[in-house]
Amino acid sequence: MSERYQPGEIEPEWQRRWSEAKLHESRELRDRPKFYFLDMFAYPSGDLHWGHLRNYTIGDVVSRYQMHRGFNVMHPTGFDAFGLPAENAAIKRGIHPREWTYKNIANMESQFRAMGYSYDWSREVITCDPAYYRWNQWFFIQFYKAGLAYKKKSPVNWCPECQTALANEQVVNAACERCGTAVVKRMMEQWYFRITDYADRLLEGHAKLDWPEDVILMQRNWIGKSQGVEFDWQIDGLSDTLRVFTTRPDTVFGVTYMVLAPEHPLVDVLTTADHRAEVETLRQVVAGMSEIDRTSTEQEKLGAFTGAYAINPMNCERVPVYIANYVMMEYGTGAIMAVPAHDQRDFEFARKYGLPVRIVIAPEGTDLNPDAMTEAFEAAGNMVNSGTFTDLPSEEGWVKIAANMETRGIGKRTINYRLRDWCISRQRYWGTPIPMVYCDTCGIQPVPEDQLPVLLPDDVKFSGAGESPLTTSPTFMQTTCPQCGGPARRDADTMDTFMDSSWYFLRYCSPHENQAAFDPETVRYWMPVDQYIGGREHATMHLIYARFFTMALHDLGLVDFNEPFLRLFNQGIVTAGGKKMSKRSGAVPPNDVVHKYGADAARLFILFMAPAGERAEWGTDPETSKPYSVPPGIEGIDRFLNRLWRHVYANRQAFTAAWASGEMPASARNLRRKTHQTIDRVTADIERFQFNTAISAMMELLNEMYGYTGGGLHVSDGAWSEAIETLVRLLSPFAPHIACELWTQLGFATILPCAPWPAADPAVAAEDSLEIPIQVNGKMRDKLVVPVGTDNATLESLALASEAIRRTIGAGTVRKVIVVPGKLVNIVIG
RNA sequence: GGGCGAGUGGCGGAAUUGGCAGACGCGCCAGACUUAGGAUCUGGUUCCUUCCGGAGUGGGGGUUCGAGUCCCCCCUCGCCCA
Repeated sequence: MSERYQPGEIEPEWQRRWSEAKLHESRELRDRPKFYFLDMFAYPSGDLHWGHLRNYTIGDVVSRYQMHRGFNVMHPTGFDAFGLPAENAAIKRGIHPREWTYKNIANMESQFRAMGYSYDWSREVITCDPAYYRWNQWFFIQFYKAGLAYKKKSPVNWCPECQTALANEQVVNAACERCGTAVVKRMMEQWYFRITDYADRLLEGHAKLDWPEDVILMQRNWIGKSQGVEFDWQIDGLSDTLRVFTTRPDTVFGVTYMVLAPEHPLVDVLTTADHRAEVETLRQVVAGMSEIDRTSTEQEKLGAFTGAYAINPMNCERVPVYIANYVMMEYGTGAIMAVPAHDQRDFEFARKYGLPVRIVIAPEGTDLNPDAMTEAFEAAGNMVNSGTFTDLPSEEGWVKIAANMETRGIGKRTINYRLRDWCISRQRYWGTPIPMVYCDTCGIQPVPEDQLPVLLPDDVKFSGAGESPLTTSPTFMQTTCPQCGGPARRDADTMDTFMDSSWYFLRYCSPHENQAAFDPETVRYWMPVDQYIGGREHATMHLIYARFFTMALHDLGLVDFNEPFLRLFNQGIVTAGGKKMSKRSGAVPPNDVVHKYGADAARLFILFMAPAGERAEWGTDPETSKPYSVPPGIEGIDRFLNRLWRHVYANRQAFTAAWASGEMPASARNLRRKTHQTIDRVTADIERFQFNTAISAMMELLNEMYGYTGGGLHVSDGAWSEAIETLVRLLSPFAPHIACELWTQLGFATILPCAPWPAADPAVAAEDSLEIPIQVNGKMRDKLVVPVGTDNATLESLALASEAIRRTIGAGTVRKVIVVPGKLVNIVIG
């Protein structure tokens, strides 16, 4: 055994041995319970940074821990390899996106391997590999055949500078994330998946999931289910009817005007000649506004009168019809009834355009004055000015008015969702080509399945402007119709990359399968994922898409479960100078820390910094004002590992695999107690994702061992042997290289990651005496050391007999003595 | 503006159920060893103090024998939705 701890020597050696033993290559073993551990795979941006490493280190501790506990663990990884940055690199530096991506993957793989993670690399999945994306195309076609994929013309986020459509996530503060130009809406033909058909199942499924409450809440809000009523209005002097959606039918008698979305198809029909110019001007202005601006409560309300009037079916009143920026074509029916007294947006609009405000809901016990109101009254109350519904509580009126509309056949109760169908099309190159063909004779045709994959062509120009880059490839665009054999053209768009991450967890089960997307048998064995770990930022995108995708596959008969991820944990973000560490804001790669202190120290440090679920501040170097390349706090971890190494080196002759029991000195008994308490603490801390306190518990045990061996050790000291063996085992999931090395140096022939997790003996862990604080009026004044199980009466009399307590009480009268068994004594004096 | 979360020493953080505030680590101070120390080991380290004690978990109030923890109001920061 080397006298010095040299991570640079032992870490590569152990990584080699694990790999040689195929230790982490999982198989479908029927005799052991399976545990599918998944962490969200990385985008190959160039380097791993500490934000990634936090996630993956947590994951590795959990995986290795479950392996020690006897589970058949699958712990795969791969790369989410399609996406915009590769294309930007191509535009900026003239490198092909594929070349850029694979170069980054090679670099990040070596960074992953240097960390000693227990990944099963034989299952690696890279989504830009045609062997993977071919199945995206296959799924797309299945969805198309099942009516789940459809094409629709709808407004998309359009960047006028880049001349391309952007996904929602590429729009930051209403501007293009690449060039900063304000994003506008533009009508385009795009492919959509019918995720809204699954809105209720996505909501109901939450009950089965052991997920953080806030993620479930975010998904609920994102789906945004609301109960409401749709009903028809006659337009004065026209035969057309106007259908509106409202969540507040109880306020229908307070309608003083109506609003259509500027894009509403009826706008052209009902605008009168003398208002056409005004309406057209507003439509131009609104077309240039982003959705975020339009729906913002801070945005000034803009409107124009169409000249038309509509008839309120409840009271036959004639109200003016406006168009306004704050009504969206995509929400409800694109038309609303405006009730300024009871809706804040309507209120602001009415005040600006001088429209009347009519109170129809009165708060309990007070009257509202429509002229004096400064904001809408949106709460429930009693109905007033509402015909036969007057005096009803508004909740009751809601139901009665809805029923009235239904009986009269002019409306119906409906459920509206905030969730929109999932737009799949991207005007991008570096993604999965959409496997559809357009024939002038036969229309839209899916590519026959035996012709998949539709490969990305190489003869493409990356100009950064214009339509989809694929349109610049003649070899790609021109094809033949699978139906009639005549000339046809391909879809020029590629798929949203969230498609890739919606089923990669299925691919890991049988990554080399080439007859199908996955082998149903192995998927049945491994799925669903037992523990998933990733960032909270994926709550409403990836995690909803993947759940929808799994439900859709279930309905297609491809899998027999609905929920892909049973348990979810969100690790906190890593910040540097308060800002989230990311590629854009000065990400720190692990290389310097690993080079100087080793992977084990890097792993322990990132876990020790903060509780796993909370933000962790990496720190900035005061000299350079940049994030530390090597933070000073890692010294503590390095000292701990060195102390451990030296301790084993100095005392290794005393090790015996046979532990003493029975008679032993008090010091040995105390060490054994600490050992078994540490087992309990570390185990509980892993289970509750508190890795920072698990590490402190191990540090405490080592400190205790330093005290124990202070006077020198005898050969074959059982208590010490038990302590060191236990510590090495507990450390194994956290710092596997040093743990494996020390395990071997202690003389064990087995390979540590296969060894069972230690079990605490409650009798050994139990304290035999307790320190009981004695308070006077809630302030600690003395302490008693008593045997465990001392009864309350004894505690009380011992407390009252204490010198310090008698002095504190002085001339006061003891009013009450509270004895909490095993905890404390509180003497109340007056 | 609404929802969720957080605020504890010089710093990162600890405190299963309302029961000794500050575990563990960084930094700092002292001692030991040493030709030497940016190594190692040992001890100390919330603040104030007249050394008796007093104050103290963002601020203010409350419940309780007892509050970092529970309740109400306010301030600050983060995330999500607007």
